[in-house]
Amino acid sequence: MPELPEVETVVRSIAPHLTGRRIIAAKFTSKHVTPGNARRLAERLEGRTVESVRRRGKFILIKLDQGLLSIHLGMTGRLLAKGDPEEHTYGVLTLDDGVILYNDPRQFGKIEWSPKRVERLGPEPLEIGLEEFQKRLKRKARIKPLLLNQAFLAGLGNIYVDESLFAAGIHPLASASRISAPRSAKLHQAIREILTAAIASGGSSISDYVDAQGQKGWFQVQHRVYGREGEPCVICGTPIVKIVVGQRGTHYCPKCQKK
DNA sequence: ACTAATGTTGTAGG
DNA sequence: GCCTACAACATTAG
Repeated sequence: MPELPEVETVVRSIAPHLTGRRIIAAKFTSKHVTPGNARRLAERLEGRTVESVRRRGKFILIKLDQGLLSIHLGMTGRLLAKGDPEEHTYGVLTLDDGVILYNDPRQFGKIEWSPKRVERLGPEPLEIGLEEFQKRLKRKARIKPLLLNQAFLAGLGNIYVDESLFAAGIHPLASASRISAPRSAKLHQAIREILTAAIASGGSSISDYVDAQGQKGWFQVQHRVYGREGEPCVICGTPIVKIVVGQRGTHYCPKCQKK
C-alpha cells in the first residue's frame, strides 16, 4: 500500500490517537511482521508512553519515553485507530485511551524495535536541494531503479517514480548520469510537486491503502501513466506503454519520454 | 491455472 | 563497490 504520501497520511491520521498515550498491552501474532521475539517486543512496549509519531522514508517512527518503535507497511499493511481484530490483524496495541490495529494480509510489513534499516535511508525527497539531487544522480544506473532505491532517496515507490518520470519527460531506462541538468531540475521539481499533491489528496488508494480512520485517498484519479496501459497519453494521445524494469511494472509514454 | 500487485532483502554474476 | 537479474517472502484479485 504505501509510498511516501500514503505513509505521511497514515502518520498524520494516527498521530492524534497515539501521541501522549500510554501503551497498556501489546500483542503480535506474525513471525513475518515481527521476526525474532514478538513477545519481547510486546514487553518492551508495555507501560511506555508515546512522545511523538513521525515519518522517515516509508517508515512510521513512534518515539517512546524509552526507545523507538518502527512500522513499515510493506505492500498491504494498514495501521488503524479503530475497528476490531480480523483475520489478518497481526498487531494490537491497547492504549490507556483507544486501540491501534495492524492489519497486513501479505505480511510483508515489519514492526521493529530501533531498526538499523532506517539508518541506511537516503535523503527525503521533499527536503533534498536541487544541487545535492543532481550531484547524487551522477551514477551509471538506469533512472527508474535508482529512484526506487531507498538508499538513494527515501520514500519513492513504483507509482510516484512512474508519475515523476512522466512529468519530467524522462524515459525510465535512461542512464541517470546522462540526464541533462535542465531535465534533472525538472525531475527534482516534479517529484516535489507530485508528492505534495498526493499528500494533499490523502495518497493513492489502488487496492489496500486507507488511512488510520479507514479512509481512502484520491490521488489515483490524477495518475497520468500508472495503471493506464493502452490508454491515451494526456499530453499527446499516444497509448501508454507498460514494460518491466528492475522487476517492476513500468508505465510511460513512448513519445513524451525519450532516453 | 496463471499472473501481477503501492516492497525489501539476499545471492550470484558481470 | 556498482549494477543487474532472479528468487523469496504470503495473500488476493483478475
